[in-house]
Amino acid sequence: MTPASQLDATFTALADPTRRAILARLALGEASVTELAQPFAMSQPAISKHLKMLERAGLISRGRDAQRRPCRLEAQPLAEANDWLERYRQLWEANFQRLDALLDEMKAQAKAVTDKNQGKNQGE
Amino acid sequence: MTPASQLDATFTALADPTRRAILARLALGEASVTELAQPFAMSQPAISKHLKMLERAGLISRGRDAQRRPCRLEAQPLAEANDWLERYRQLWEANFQRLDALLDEMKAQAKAVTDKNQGKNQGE
DNA sequence: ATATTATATAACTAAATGGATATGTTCGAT
DNA sequence: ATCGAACATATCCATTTAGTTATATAATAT
Repeated sequence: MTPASQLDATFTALADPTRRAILARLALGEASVTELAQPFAMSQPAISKHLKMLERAGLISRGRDAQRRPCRLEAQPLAEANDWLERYRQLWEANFQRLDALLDEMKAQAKAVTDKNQGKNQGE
Repeated sequence: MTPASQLDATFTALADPTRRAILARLALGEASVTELAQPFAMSQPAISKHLKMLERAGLISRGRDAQRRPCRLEAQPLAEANDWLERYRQLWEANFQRLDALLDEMKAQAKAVTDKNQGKNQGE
């Protein structure tokens, strides 16, 4: 799987609130399909489909315990999604800082104009 | 917009490689629609649709400069997605540590059995 | 006024998603 | 051998997505 398509699959998986809840639950430890389904007002096959998507995306893997198919988190792809966001967060913050700096500059200039026109500082 | 559906929209937006590339480009600063479209082998309306999704998800906003509609990043929803992942990363890592601890324990036990059976330590 | 540039909207298509119900399959229990 | 539990698969449906081409709108340039 190409890195891009891995990210596609990971973010697609994260786009559904049911799947995010399942992942959140699995962050606490393994769970069977029935256990995972229990909180949701949704049929068991619907949950199985979500789990299949999560498995194809590599976000979970499954074992075997009698009839149970315990699911567990696979953290790697999630870490990559996290990395993607982290990598750009720096730039977004830098952008924010530039914007902040610009606003400060505009504000200072406006104030300077006011001061000049009025000959005194009336605050803001 | 509920926090969950904001995350839905954000992760849905991030699930497409074209949109991720657009966001990556915008992390460097504002850009017009044409500029954003230029790297892609895709029609202009296709890009406009991607931008519309990004805008509806609150990930970008648009200004006006003559005929241009410059797009700029809105970092807030991305920060929330980042937070979601960060929040669970801790737990995933904790899981890893538990797994490591378990493996260490099993290995130690296996070694103890070996030692007991053979009366000496042959290493591993 | 008209032509050009930049962008948006409409209408259409194919494929993917998210759900349902119905039916298989697998494995332990009786 | 059969029953029940846990889970998967099949089929169906409505909606969304991602792209297309064709056309409309908005603002500038001539």
